Amino acid sequence: MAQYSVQLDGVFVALADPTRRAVVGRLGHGPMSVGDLAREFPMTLPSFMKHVRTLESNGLIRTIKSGRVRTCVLNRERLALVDDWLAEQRRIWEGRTDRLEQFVTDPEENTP
Amino acid sequence: MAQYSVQLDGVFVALADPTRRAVVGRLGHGPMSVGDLAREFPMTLPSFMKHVRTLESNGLIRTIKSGRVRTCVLNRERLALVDDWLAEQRRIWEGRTDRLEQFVTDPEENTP
DNA sequence: TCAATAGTTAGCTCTTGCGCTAACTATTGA
DNA sequence: TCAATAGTTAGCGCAAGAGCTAACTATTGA
Repeated sequence: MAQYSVQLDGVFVALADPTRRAVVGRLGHGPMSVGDLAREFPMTLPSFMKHVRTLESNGLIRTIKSGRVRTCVLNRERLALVDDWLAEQRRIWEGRTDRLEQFVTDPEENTP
Repeated sequence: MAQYSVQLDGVFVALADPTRRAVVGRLGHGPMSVGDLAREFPMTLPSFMKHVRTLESNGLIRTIKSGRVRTCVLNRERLALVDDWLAEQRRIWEGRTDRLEQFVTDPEENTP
């Protein structure tokens, strides 16, 4: 459970950067080499590589080096963690008594 | 669309911190004052307040001050942005030809 | 009216994140 | 064999993030 939380944290941190989200989007179309990916972003290769490493170390992608080319593959299962978290939030707020609506309708009631 | 991306970015940044995710979870049960929320986290009130401000400025919660008490309310609609993003990712990878499976099955084929 | 409560502001430290350049290794193909 | 290609490593600078303390304001309730 703590483990789960650490993983979730890594996934959210990885996705908090627009470049990395774009990479995820790009890899949704299929595997791609680091160089081909990098060409689409306005930064140097070493900078881009850091994003690749972040995505990989947080499990969102896997990479395989063959010859001098490193190919990146999306790891879709990892994105499911976000889905799960959202589902849990929904479960929480659907399970509660309807205090939110009460509050919005009549704020006084909740600050006695 | 750029606007959308900026908002999405804020949401992911806000959710990248475990304290802030926990606050979102906590507020799923209903509105709560800053003080009551803060009591559940191992940090000082000023530190905690920064998280509250981050959540608020990124639209994940709203806060209302009444007297000396500031009450926090979850803004569920904002979380839907994450849902939408995930849905788009799914749309992308379902729309593509099945290169991922090919790659996983036979990596050589994709690095000619 | 005055002490306690609830939050706020200012300002500091320390770490991490994101970008860069320069220089390097390893592979490839002519 | 040797130049071009693809990535890697090292190290720097700067900005932002997350925490803290100290001192402050505003409200409340006895």
